Amino acid sequence: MNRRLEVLRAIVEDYVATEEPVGSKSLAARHSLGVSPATIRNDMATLEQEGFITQPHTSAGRVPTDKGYRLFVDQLANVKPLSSAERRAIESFLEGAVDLDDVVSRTVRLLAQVTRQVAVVQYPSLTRSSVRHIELVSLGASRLILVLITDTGRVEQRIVEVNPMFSEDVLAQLRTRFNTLCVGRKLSELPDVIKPENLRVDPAISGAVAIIASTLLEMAIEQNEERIVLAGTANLARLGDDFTLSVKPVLEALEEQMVLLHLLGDAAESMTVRIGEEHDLDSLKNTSLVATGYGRSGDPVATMGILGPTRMDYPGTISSVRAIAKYVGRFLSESGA
Amino acid sequence: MNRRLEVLRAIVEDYVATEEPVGSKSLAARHSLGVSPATIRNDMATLEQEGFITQPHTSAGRVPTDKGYRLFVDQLANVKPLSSAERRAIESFLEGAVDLDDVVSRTVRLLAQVTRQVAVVQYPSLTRSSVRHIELVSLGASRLILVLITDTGRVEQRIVEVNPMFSEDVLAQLRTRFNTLCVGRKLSELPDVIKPENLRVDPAISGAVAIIASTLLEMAIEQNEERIVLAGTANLARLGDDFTLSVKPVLEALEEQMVLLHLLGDAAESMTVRIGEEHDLDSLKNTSLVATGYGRSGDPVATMGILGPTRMDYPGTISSVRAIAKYVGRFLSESGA
DNA sequence: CTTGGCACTCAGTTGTTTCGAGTGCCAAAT
DNA sequence: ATTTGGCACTCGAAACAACTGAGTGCCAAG
Repeated sequence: MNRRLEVLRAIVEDYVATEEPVGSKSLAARHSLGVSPATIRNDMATLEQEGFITQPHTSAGRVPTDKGYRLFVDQLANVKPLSSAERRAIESFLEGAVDLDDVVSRTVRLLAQVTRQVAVVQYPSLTRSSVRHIELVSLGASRLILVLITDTGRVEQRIVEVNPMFSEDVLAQLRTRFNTLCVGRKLSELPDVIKPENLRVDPAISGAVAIIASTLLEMAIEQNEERIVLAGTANLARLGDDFTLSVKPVLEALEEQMVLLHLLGDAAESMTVRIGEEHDLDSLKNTSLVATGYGRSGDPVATMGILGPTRMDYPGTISSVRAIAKYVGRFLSESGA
Repeated sequence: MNRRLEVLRAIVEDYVATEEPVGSKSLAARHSLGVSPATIRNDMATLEQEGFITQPHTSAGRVPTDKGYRLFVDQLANVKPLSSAERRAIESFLEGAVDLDDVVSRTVRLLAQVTRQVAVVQYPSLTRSSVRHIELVSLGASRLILVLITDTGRVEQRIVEVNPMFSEDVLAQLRTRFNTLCVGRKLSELPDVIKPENLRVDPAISGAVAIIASTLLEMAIEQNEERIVLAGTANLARLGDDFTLSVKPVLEALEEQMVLLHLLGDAAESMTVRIGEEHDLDSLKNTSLVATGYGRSGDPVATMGILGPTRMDYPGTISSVRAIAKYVGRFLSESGA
């Protein structure tokens, strides 16, 4: 029945706004549904039987269940366009970012500020980036620094022990060789191109070169190096007191890089909303994730999103996250190529 | 009087351990001070008059004031040597760090874990580092990437617009020129060496070179780029419920990079303990900072420390922070030169 | 200076009562 | 077949009262 859904929407909206279980009477008052509280009670009873709402205790109003939120998000939420003020805020916030670190850290703070939730931004994934340049710099007698620059702007470096050090000439040769082999390739392809037969060098230095090659491969594929940044954890404290109790496990979960990766991992492509029980992790059972991929025009290189209580303003949050992701994507495209 | 101080120490220790105001009777029971509760009450009255302890309410035990903690830290705290288990944990935790980012992020997590407080680690300060290498890489028609590597392992990069792009030859010349000028210099000295008269180049490209030079200077002195990382914010939630109320402002303060810089700024050199009211910021009035500089053998390049409630185990925390700073300093020296 | 004794204070706990928003159900109305 | 008003009922939250006991300050004696 159509009105029942209307009632569900009203419940979700009111509950999100007031943070209190909503009863039939106040519902009828605040939303002009054109029916009496008694009718609403009947609808509520049905909705409860169907598992979309529940009562905290017998003599209280109703609260949406995770299933209720899910229905709301999937079918009832109408998009909330950003105000032009918000739009301008986004643009000005990212303006003047000088490098990738800067872009990412500004983005995550922006997300946290706009949504007033905990924001999570993943650095452009290494495996989905391409090599822009490889640099070898001698650090003296026995060390050199290996720098890998990707087309997404990431710069990774490692110190490599090389004993004895190559001459500058050899170093230049190696630099050229590695760049010729790798530039333009996806990092995930590197294992295919960096092979002994492609690196044919003087046997006297082949050992050292092999070390460089393997370090490079390590950098390219190391899952571990998918970096993630957080902001807005202070927003966790703002949440209702009932929620305060669960702040600790959530914060702990958030400090585990692996958890975050896992969290964002599946959300790679388009807008994803994961609500409460839908999470794998128990400690996130009463939080929701709103995440989306971002990257150069439709080709996502990483994921960003926010984490908040299941009781959140989904329409507003979704459009904020979407807008910011889109804008950052454009920004990367412009400064990237 | 000597016994009075002994009483203060006992109060601090008990209060830190139990989290509850400590009364004269239980004090006499737990510590064999050889005097009766009544005597202790007299001492307590004096200590209270002198402002070292206070009563939450009339019929409660005593709690140390900030001034009390200060006295305790300055005169009464006897060093707590680390257990060999802790020592081993520290060493194994840092082993296998591949680059500076890795060292810093491992350190901050280690600090948080060992002290069970919020840990703060500043990246080796740019202004106190020296230039190890400068790299210029062309990114195509009109952009190049400028990479600055310091002797502390930091790698900073910026995209620079250059129109039209130099030839590879010119680029190589510039690279050599900049490196000759800068390598080995403190970053703080760069403004003195990067001057037009030292960069004499073909007037046709002098404009572009000037842009590169100014970008480099910007990187070298930009206060803003002093990076700081946090860990263990979950530990804030663990703290007493009274403290929970103040979690939000503290977290908010911690998310302000500027606040953190300011916080660590003055603590640059040796071990610093700042207790409660001694902070400038109101939101940190019931937290204490335990921080110390770290770096290559006695020459601090940055600061690290922890932030916790004023009610903390100062002796234990101080020795943990000191040990970790020392170890990281050694680690940087070894992998640095 | 220390100690035991003693009256006093007051936060926290527990128990009781009241209050009211909200419910389910039913019979009447549409 | 649905909607509506009426009504008895439920039960958490808030307000209130009484009790308990750790801890205090003070004083007179050791």
